[in-house]
This record gives sequence, structure tokens and C-alpha cells, in this order.
Amino acid sequence: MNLFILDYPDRRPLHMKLYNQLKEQILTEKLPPGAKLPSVRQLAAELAVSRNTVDYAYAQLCTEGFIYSKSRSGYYVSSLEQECKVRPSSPPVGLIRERINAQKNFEFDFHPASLSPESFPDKLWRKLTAESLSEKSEQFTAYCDPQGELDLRLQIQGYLERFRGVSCSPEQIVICSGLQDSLAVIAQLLQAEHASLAVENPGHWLPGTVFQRYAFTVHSVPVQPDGLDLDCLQQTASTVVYITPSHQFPFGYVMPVEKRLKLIQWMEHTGGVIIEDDYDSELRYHGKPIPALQGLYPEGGIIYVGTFAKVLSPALRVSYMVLPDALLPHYHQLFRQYAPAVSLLEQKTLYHFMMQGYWERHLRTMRTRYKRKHDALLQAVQHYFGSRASILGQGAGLHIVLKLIDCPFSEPELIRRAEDQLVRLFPVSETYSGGNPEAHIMLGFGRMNPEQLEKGVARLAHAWLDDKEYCSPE
Amino acid sequence: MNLFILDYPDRRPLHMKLYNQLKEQILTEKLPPGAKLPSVRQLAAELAVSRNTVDYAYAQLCTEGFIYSKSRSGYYVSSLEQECKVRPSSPPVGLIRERINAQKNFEFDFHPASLSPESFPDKLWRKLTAESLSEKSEQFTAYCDPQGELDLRLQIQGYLERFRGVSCSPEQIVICSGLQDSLAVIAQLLQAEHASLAVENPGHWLPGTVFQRYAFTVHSVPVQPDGLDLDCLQQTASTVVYITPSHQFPFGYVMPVEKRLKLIQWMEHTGGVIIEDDYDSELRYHGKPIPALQGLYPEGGIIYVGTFAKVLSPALRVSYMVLPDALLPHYHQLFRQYAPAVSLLEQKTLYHFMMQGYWERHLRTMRTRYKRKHDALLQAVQHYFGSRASILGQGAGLHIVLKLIDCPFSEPELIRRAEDQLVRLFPVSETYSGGNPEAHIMLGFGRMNPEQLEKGVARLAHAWLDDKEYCSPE
DNA sequence: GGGTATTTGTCCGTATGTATG
DNA sequence: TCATACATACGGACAAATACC
Repeated sequence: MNLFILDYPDRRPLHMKLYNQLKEQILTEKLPPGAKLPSVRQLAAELAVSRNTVDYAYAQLCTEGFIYSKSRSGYYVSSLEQECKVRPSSPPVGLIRERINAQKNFEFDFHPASLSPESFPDKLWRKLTAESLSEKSEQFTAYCDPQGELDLRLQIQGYLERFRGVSCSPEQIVICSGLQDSLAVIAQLLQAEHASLAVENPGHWLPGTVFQRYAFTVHSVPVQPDGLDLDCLQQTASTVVYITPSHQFPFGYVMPVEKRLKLIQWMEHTGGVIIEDDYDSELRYHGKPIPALQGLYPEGGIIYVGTFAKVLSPALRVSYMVLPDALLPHYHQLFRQYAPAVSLLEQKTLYHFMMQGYWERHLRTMRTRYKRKHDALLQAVQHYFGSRASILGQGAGLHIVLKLIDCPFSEPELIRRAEDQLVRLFPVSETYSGGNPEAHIMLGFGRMNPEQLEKGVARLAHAWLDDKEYCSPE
Repeated sequence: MNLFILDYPDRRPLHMKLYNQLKEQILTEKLPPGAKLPSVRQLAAELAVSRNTVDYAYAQLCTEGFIYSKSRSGYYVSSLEQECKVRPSSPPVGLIRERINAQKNFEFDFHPASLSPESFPDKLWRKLTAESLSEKSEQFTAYCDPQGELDLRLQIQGYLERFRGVSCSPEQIVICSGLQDSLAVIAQLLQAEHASLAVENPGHWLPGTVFQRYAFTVHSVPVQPDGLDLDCLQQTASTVVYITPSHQFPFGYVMPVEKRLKLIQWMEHTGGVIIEDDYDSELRYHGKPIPALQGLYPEGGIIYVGTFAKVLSPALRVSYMVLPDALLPHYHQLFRQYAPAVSLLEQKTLYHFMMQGYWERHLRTMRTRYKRKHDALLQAVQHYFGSRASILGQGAGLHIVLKLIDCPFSEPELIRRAEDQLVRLFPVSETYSGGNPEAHIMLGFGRMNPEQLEKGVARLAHAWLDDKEYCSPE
């Protein structure tokens, strides 16, 4: 008789333990095909459990095909020609974990796109996920709208109209899994009629990379404090341009209305396309929020791209874009048969989040929270650096840019010195197409609280401004 | 059996809805005095609610004297006096349901990739999501591993090794949001060294489309009953080939071992790459499961692609691929800075699902469930079509292919006639690069239950085999 | 070899613990 | 705190299959 042990310490239920042990014995052919299992009563008595417990385990094995029941006779092991080959167990695993853990333990992390660690509404999200799962769960057994759920698109449309001045219909909205997904769709959409993209320099590295992989030629166009250099843009003869007009990345410049209108003129004359990335427009800490470029010319030609990554969660992978009406037929032609990039569950949960008003509430909460952090960082920089540094891109988003005055160190050296003080920084140079000409440093303030920000800046001042080296670099 | 409907939108608790409906039926004597009510278990299972819910309703009716319980026997309707006959109003409940059913035109849906509507484990998923959200929710405020969470990749690695004969390390695994995502990554990975892709004809339309957008030349290679025509493959001079060797789409051919080895030889000689799509390999209903091609040559050159869409949910958007070691450096170079395509929450939940053994259990349950449907469909086809049709691709997956013998109708005509009978079909022609030469029809059996399948096939026979038209088409 | 006692699968109602809101 | 709902445990009742006399 086989021995089963059920009373080992484990929080799993009895019937599951029994199920697992039986399955194991069947798979290893200790219970060979055709073998008769002990009767429900016998085994229940032997193990001192209820008959139903055994019954449940048997029933599960039955529905899964391991055993079959002959009524009023007994349970027997099926002859399964199945995958039961017991292969040699997997190779050593712990090594990979070590590699990950080997990373430096920083005390201060100025990541430019990290959010406040405690800010994700996990309990609320759990509740809303439960709601999403309990309604019409059969939806999860079929393919869904490749453009994204209509309910969610309606919510986003309303939000964009009320808060961002974006004018569109829900049919123009496409749910994406992040900027790279949006850009890939856009590149495929445009590649029939366009072949070159202009991007900001400095600017986000991603758009150029994505479009290059779709065989676009990518031109870097310098950015001035009022935004993209339009003369340069014209010289490149690009017909598509990617811009961040409301909060230029990484320097935070805002493109004034005159320039916006000129850009739209350029678009009209060249038949070009503007990709407007409004990535952190929600976060402005003083002054009026800048309405989206798209609202100035909703007739077409502008593709608006937005995300939930900066205010809600970057790990949830939900973003959206607004396509001009003229592009919709081609979009449907190319992507009608595709599947959406974002899980239906996530979409439904986000819909509930927005529909019940939590999104706008969360947005307000985050804005005041980040404003506190933002102000604390500015004050700390002012205090520790004074006239030795100037600040760019303040008043919005999740990071500022520090420009060191008369700095003797290169960017790598600055970062190395900060790391020695267990401070993590992120290079601006990667946003340049041709190196970081000046000593610019990005300081993200999302992750740390005001006290940490203050201490972090103190560490940086110590790392960089040690008077001896600073005043007399050799 | 009386029918109770509990899931109409109403905030009242389930047991109260049930109580009201039961009382209604007793008062109207649809349940006459002395009638035995369905057992607690039976009714609970039928309504898909907890036994306690039914129990509460019964208990309430008991204390109010509508029914009485004979212990260890069942519940019975009491013989009521006359006084309670006053029941004028009946709530207008079913109207909403009607509207929903009204917009659904088709009575029978043979979608080839739809799953069993009730099969998604929504309650379990809710529990596991709750677990995922309560542990380390600060992870949701930062960007995560673009390759996918290591824990999840470990689970997938173990599963692939034990069940599919795929031999790899977790570092080779990449979590993707579906086939198109996997293919896009692969195309970018290969575009530096390769320029042409061979696909099966007939076969899935997606791979060719995706690779074309990455500037690949796509060659269609005919498929024979033992798989891809290797001579044709060689003539195309392609260096990358996409195949479904375990269950060729859509015809279900299995590539025998000899041909697999020849294909590997081809790969070695040409330095080519094989993309093996194992999309529904989990679902085999008789005969030996076919181990993955990758296991025959784990040294490299084969990219293995798998998905959770066919067994768990197509709406959840999670799939995975296994890259050869040699491609990993290039992969990291291209994608290290990207964000993952799949939400962290979904990844964590799926990890818990696999880690706690639910995945393998679910898989077995689904296998037996779909086997029942598969067998029912085959039997129905045999019964209604007999020698007028032959069946391809049986014994696996979620669909079969029907080949009509001496059929006078074209594929569009067949589909139109089926639609007249409110039966929804999906064309095979889209899988051909040059039209559907014969009267092939895909019949997906995932969505319907055995009874529906039987009726659906009867409708098809009626639509197509009406003897007058069949024997003498004008 | 046919009736009978026993075994066995399969149903039943019930009680308690726990998660959630 | 309380109601709701589900998961997990329990032992009793019955009819069909089986073993035994």
C-alpha cells in the first residue's frame, strides 16, 4: 500500500496535498496505468480524513484524465501516453538572482521617471480588478477590440477634452502598451507615405530608435529655449516630426503659441505629420497648464500621444494615442486583425478607475505630492549649490536639469563621484545625438521624499564641490 | 428543471435574488406542494454560486415555512394555505438580457480560436491578483525588467522543460504580449543579418505581415501533409522560416521527426533561423504529444514561441519566446532600454498562478473539456456529413478543417449560406497566399458546448446538403 | 447459481474558517 | 462590527456493483 502523508505543515488544503501526491505517483508510475486506487472509504479511514476530501482529490484527477472511475467498482489509473517523461531537473538557478542582487545599493536615487514608491493605489486597484473580473468573465475567453475597449476610450476622450484641450472622438483613440508601442504603430502607419523623421536634440532616444527599425531616416534637430529650431527642421526635409511641446524632454522648455502655430503652418505646407508626446503634461506645479498642440489644429496631421506611466504607474504599461481622422482608414486596414497590446483586465480596471472618478482624484493628489518634492529639491539645490548651478525645466514633470557653472568634471566623472557617495544619477548625454556638450545632470525627484532629496543634494554638493578640487582642478 | 437567473445587474445579494425567484415559483405553483427542490450542490453548480448561497436561500424559505427539509434527503415545498396567493407584481428582470441577446445575431459560432466561455478562472485570478498587489506594491511605481519578471520566466522555463521538451535557461526567455509582439521583436533582432522570411502556405497571415513591415521579403512555401516542402524552401533562398511543426495552422499536419531533422540540417547548412510557433501544442487529445522542435537542437538557431492565449485567455495578452543563446547579446543591445510589453501586475499574477500549480491543473482540465467538445464535433460531422466531407487536423487544438467532397459552392457561398442559418464561420482562404483552391472550412469547437456543436453541424448540413440544390446546382 | 452481505461510488445536508467590503 | 460569499472540512444515506455463501 502506498503511503500518503497529509499532515505535514503546509497551508494548502488536504485534498490538494492528496491530489499532488497521487499525481506524483501516477506520473512516476509508482501507480502504473490500470492500477486500482484504494477506495474512497479505505483511503479516508487510513488518512483519517473525510471521505469527501478523498472524493475531491479523485474527482480532480478524474477531470484531468489521470484516473477514471468505474461506478460502484473503483477508481483506476488511466493509461496516459502523456508527457510524463521525468526529465533531469533544471540547471542551477540561483546564479541569475545573484547577478541582479549584485547591483549597487544606492541610498539616494534620482531616477528621472520613477514615481513616489507608496503612491500606487494598490488596495483600490485590487477592488477595481475584482469588479472587472466579476462582470462578464466570458470576455476573457475571446479576442477583444484591437483598438482598446470602447468604454475606456470614452473615458480617455472625456479626460483629454476637459483637461488637455485635446479634441477628438473615441474612435480616434488607440490604447497602447507604452510609448514604444505607440511609436511602432505610428511608424507602420506612416511608412507608406513618409520616410524620414525629425527628432529633438537633445531629446528622448526612443523615437529615433523605433523609426530607424522601420527604415526611416532620422534627423536630429536642435532645441532652443522656445522649442525646436524650425529652420533646421525645414532644412532636413523631414515630413514627420516628434516633439514634446508642453515640457520638452529633458530640458523642460515650453513651446510658445507663436512657434506652435508656425509648426502647424510647416505641417500644412509640407503635408507633414506632427507626433506630439504629452508624456507628463498632467504634472505642472505653477502657472497654467499648457493645452496640447493638438487642440490648436484638431483637423488632422497631429498624432497625440499620452501615458498613464507618469502619474499612475509605469509598470502597468498603459498609454494611448489620438490619431487624426484621415489616418483611421489606413489604421484599420493595417491593424484590424491584430490583437490589442494591453490586457483586457487592465483596460477594464482602468476604465473603472476613471469612470468612478478615482483618476482625477489621484491626479490631484499626485500633483500636490510632487509639487512638495519639487519645491524641496529646488530649495536644496539653491541652498547647497547657490550660484554654482542653474536649474532648467523646473515647475513641471518628475525631474529638473542641473547645469553646473564652471564645472571641471565631465559627465561620467560627475556620475562616478556621485556613485561613490551612493547617489544614483542618470546621464543627460544619452538624450543627445552627439554627446553632452555641457555639464548637465538630470535630477528626478519622484522617488525620494523631501528629506531624502535634501540629503541627496547635500551628498552631491559634497561629491562635486569639495572646495580644494573644485577651485583648483589640476 | 426550473431556470433561475442570478446575474442580472442588481445590488441585492445573490441569495436574496434566489430566494425571491424560488418564492415566486412556489407561490405560482410552478413548484407545487411536495415537490423536491434541487439539491444544494446541484443548484449551486448550475448557477455557478457557492453552496452556502443556495443554503441561505433555502434556510430563509424554511424558516418562513415555504419549504421544509428532510434531513439527509432534500428540501420539499410545503403545502401552503390559501392566504399567500396575493402576488400581483413580477419584476421586469429579463428585459436587459434580451437587449444583449438581440444584438448577437449568430446562434452558433465556430470561431477557431475562441475558448470555452466559462473557462476563465476569474475568482482564482482575483485572489491571485490580490496577492500580487499586496506584496511590494512599490514595484508598480518604477520601470521593471524589459525581458519580463525573472520569477515568471523561471516558471515558464520549468513548464517548457517538463511538458514541451524545450531546453533553455530563464535568461533565454522573453515575456511578450502576444504573437505579433514576439514577431516584431524577432524581426528587429534578425533584420541586421537576414532579409527574407519563408512562411507556410496555407498558414497564419500574421508573420508575413509583421516581417514585411520590417522590410523583409516574404516567400510562401507550400505545405504538404508532412509539413513544409523543404525543396521549395531551399529554392526561395530564405534564411528565416516560420513554422508550426506540432500542429500546422490551419490544417493540423504534424511534421514527422525525419523532416524535422532535415529542417535542422537545412538550418545548419544555410546558417538560417527557424521560428517555431508552438501555439496550441498543449491541446492534444489522443496519440503522443509531439515534443517541440527546439528540443531536438537546443544549441541554437531555433526561436521557440508559445502563448497563454489558447488555454488560459486570449484577452490577457501574455506570451513568451525562447531565444537562442547566440542572439542574447544582440537582444540586450537592442532592447535593454525598452520597457516590457506586459503589465507587471499581470506577470506577477501569472507567476502565482503557475507557482501554485494552478496552471498545470487548468491545462489538464481544459484538455479534457476540449476533448469532449472535439469528440462531439467529430461525431456530429460524421453523422450529418458522412462521406460528403473529410476532416483534417483532428485530435488537437481548438479547431478542425472540413473538406467538402464534390461541393458545388465556393467558400464565400458556403459562408453566406451558413450565415443565413445564423451560423458563423471563418474563411480558410485568408490563410492562403493565393486563394482557397478547395472547399475547406474551419470549424472551431472551443466556444460551444457539445450539444450546441451537434446542432450547429446540423444547421450546416441543412445549409449545404439540401439535396435538390446539392445534386443539381444550376 | 441465486440470494445476501458487503463494498463502493455518489449523492446529500451541515458546520466552520476566512476574505472582503 | 456585521453581512456576504466562498473554500474547506465533516459524516450520513442510498443504490449499484461485487463478493460470498
